[in-house]
Amino acid sequence: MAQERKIDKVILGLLCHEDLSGYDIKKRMDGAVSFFWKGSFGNIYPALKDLENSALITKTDSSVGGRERSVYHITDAGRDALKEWLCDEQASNELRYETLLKLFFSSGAGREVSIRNIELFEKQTARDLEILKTCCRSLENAQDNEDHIYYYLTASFGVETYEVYLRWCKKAKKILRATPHNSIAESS
Amino acid sequence: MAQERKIDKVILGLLCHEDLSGYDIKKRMDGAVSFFWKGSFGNIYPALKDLENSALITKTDSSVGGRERSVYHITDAGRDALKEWLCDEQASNELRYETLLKLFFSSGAGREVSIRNIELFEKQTARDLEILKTCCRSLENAQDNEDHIYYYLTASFGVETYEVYLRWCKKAKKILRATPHNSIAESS
DNA sequence: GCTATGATATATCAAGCAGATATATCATAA
DNA sequence: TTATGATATATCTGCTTGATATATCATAGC
Repeated sequence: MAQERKIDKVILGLLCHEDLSGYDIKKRMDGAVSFFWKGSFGNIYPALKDLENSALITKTDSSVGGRERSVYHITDAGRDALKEWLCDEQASNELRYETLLKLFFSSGAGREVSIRNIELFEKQTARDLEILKTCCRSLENAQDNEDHIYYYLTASFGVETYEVYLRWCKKAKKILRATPHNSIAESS
Repeated sequence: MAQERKIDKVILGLLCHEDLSGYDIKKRMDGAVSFFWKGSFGNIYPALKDLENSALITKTDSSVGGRERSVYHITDAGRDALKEWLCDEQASNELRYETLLKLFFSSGAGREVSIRNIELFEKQTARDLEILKTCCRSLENAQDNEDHIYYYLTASFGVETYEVYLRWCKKAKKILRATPHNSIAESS
């Protein structure tokens, strides 16, 4: 069966507020949305084509000079499709953390390697946390706008989970350093 | 370019401790690993074929009667490949939370819908948390085994993040209920 | 002893998706 | 004037999921 394509909903959701080109959509997705859902040109452009064929969006040429540019606009049917998805109680929530995958199998490589991997994860998390915190602060004081409440809630989800990640990193490193245990890897 | 296939590492990691069939591997992946990395037959079986061709694993027929069964065993080259991956500092950590995606675009559907979606997420999280907690408790008192320390660390990552998820759910529902704001959706 | 059910076991396909790559235009800064 | 980087659209390969197909075996109930 045809799988539900999430990129369609992201596009409809973004177009709900403003008309955008495929490139604009990519930029938006690289922003605040990216920490819980990523997208690429490889699925954005085909999705735009399909959504246009299904009349959920319309395409307008807004080329300037020799520079091509297509801007997309959501239709009433598109808004309905978005709402239907929002009301659908199914939701797939999935973590794909290679750092944890590595840690799970780390007895073959030893503690120094694990600690190094946790430190790298810690650094990346700390960087991302700062971005999300800035985002969160700017939304906190603008909750008269209905949209901003939702943006704030997703951003605060990120802030709170990332803070826990950092606490876990500290604890994990402490445990790994506590009882030095020689592994096959560390002796090679 | 050939992408790094994560399923290969999962298989090598699991085979590091015991010989397994494709079906066994799926079962293991549905267990404790599944909360941070999922797998399916659709990629496990092709990966087993490729890993065998690359001599990272060997296949042994262990059919009983008319019932086919192939058991795989890791080779020294396979252990090296696993270790190489463990030592590689690159790691892609990705969240794909449809619940957050919906929440981000929820102004079009209204607060009741958002609260319902959060409640569903909350229930699923609470269920998963119980499983992880049980897993964590049994590992806590068995840290003389080197492997168990890594299993414990990944499980405790899950417990701690899921607990934060639940706290966030409570907060989010409270905010959404605090300032009742009529949306286009609630009036339809 | 028979039968239904569910677990075991292997495999394939369509569709979704990421990452890399290609091509071309335009603004700008050196 | 020229190089760089942002804008813009598009395609391809390979990885991944979810569904589906097929067949065997253990067991539990009748």
